[in-house]
Amino acid sequence: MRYSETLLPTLKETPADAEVISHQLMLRAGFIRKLTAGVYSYLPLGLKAIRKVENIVREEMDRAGAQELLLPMVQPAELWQETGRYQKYGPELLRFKDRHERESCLGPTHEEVITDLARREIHSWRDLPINLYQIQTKFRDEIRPRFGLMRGREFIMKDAYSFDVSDEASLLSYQKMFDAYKRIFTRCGLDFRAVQADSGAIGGNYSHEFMVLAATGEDTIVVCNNCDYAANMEKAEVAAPAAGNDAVPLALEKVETPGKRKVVTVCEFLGINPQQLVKTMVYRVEKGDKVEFVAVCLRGDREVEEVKLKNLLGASEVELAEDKAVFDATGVPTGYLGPVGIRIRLVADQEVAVMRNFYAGGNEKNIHMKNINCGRDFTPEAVADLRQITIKDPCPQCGGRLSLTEGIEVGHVFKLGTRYSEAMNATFQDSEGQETPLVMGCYGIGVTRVVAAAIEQNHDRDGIIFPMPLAPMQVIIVNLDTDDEEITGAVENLYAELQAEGVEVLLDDREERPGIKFKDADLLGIPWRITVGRGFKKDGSFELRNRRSGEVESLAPESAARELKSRIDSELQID
RNA sequence: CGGGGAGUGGCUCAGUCUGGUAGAGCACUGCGUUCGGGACGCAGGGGUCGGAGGUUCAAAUCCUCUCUUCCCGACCA
Repeated sequence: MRYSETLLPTLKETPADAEVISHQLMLRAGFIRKLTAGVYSYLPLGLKAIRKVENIVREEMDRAGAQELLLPMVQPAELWQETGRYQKYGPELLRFKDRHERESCLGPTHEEVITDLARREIHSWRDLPINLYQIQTKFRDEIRPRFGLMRGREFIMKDAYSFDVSDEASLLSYQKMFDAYKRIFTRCGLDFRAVQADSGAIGGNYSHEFMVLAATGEDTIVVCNNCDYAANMEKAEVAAPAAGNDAVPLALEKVETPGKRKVVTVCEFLGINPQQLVKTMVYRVEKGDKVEFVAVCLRGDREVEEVKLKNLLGASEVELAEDKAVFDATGVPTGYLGPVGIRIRLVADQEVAVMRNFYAGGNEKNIHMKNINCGRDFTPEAVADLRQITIKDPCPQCGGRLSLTEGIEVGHVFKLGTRYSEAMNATFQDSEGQETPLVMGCYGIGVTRVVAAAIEQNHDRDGIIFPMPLAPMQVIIVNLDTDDEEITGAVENLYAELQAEGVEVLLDDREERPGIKFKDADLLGIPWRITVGRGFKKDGSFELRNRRSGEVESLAPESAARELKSRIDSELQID
């Protein structure tokens, strides 16, 4: 590939509307250009990086026994109506009518389409298991596209769907995908973790997210410093607290706390610490079209984890209620709410159940209570893990120390069960002749996001530093004097030799000054740079430079191509 | 959808407060000098100042409406 003939419009300055580093660098390196909000054109070099990811994904999916197909992007509304998602999916699903006024939509995902295919074509247990995948452009009309390729509306995704005869078999398929994903992200040269994810109403540990660790990540994840435990913050279980102390329950008492409403002010006033206080938060809970208010009790220094609350209540939405709504529902002003005698549904964090003789609001203005004990003075409808985990908590798996990091979600594996197959009547005959719904799993990888994540994780002030497996080009040859026949001759030879070795090489044959060529080479992030110029004139050698380490060495022209080929091969080696 | 910015040549921005008929740097074209980390000189090309309406002798600048875009919150690969 000759630079002079390639559309590779690098930018010296950073476009003003790019915030995160991967977005800035991809624009500057001439990989992408924005067409409209969240929609990008992939220019030649950007596309090459994307293809690298696609090929790794393809190889590993095939290795895991999955089969590639390609499903339509335009989908009929009827399919989505069958599963109820046409209503449920919301405005993120881009809908439109065709010329015959038929309701249609652009596929944000393909469960419906694949299930439709399966119900038509899979009839017997002999056809199973089967795993089908595609690499395709998806469209989701995101509320707020941002960060370039990290959260576009249009993006390339690999999605796979497994079909099995039973839950146990489905779990096997899930495990296979889990393993394949680990190989994929390892091969991409990424620092990542597989984390337990919120699996919503289905429950169980049948959903994992693959997170690339990077400061710009949109999710917070909890990782154990000791074992392999990793979980999405929302999902991270807090270990059950040790049984409470055996303090003798004291008599319940009211205390006056005029004007003291916040945890800190109450504690200061009463001379206690927040660990002795229980706070009561009122949530507005939506369940379908029903709305009610539910109180949540937890220790004064803890925070509610709304996802846990949502799952516990089976709610579609939970939101902290406004002061006025709280008063209307409970008859108590915020700040004085407590578990004893509260008028609305009450749930408690597990920690509250083991606290002894604690303080809480008295459900009366300017009054708190002391010596409260769960079970004696009040009984919550449910006691569960409802709070956010903190780094002070022990690892739920091994008791080790936890830490928090930011992550970019690049993959998600999910066990679907029979949700779609039942809704769409996708069944097969088992070995007994019974008509049985297919057991499904789905597995996604954000291909374009992987490229962005790789750049987030691999860059310096000069530009991108591609890991070899994702590099759009493996070597860049810089011809420092295109007018010098000797140099150009040597460069052309090397270019031909490298290509003959199967090395992907970009030849910078532009009539530009050296500084410009070096800056562009660094910006593009190509792992190896060979410079032919002054040094070659002096002693007939090429200069080889490693983009990541900056190390420079000289190469003899006769062996340069072979030497590079073997280095590249070793960098692509998979164990 | 709520909150906060920003729209002036391909890019980064000045000019807007205090109206007077559009500017810099980079990029681009030509010539010359340069040539190992984003050179220099000279000469050029390129702008409906996001759009519509209004105020005014006069609008990038003031007023109204509107569109786009970026950032912060709820969704997700």
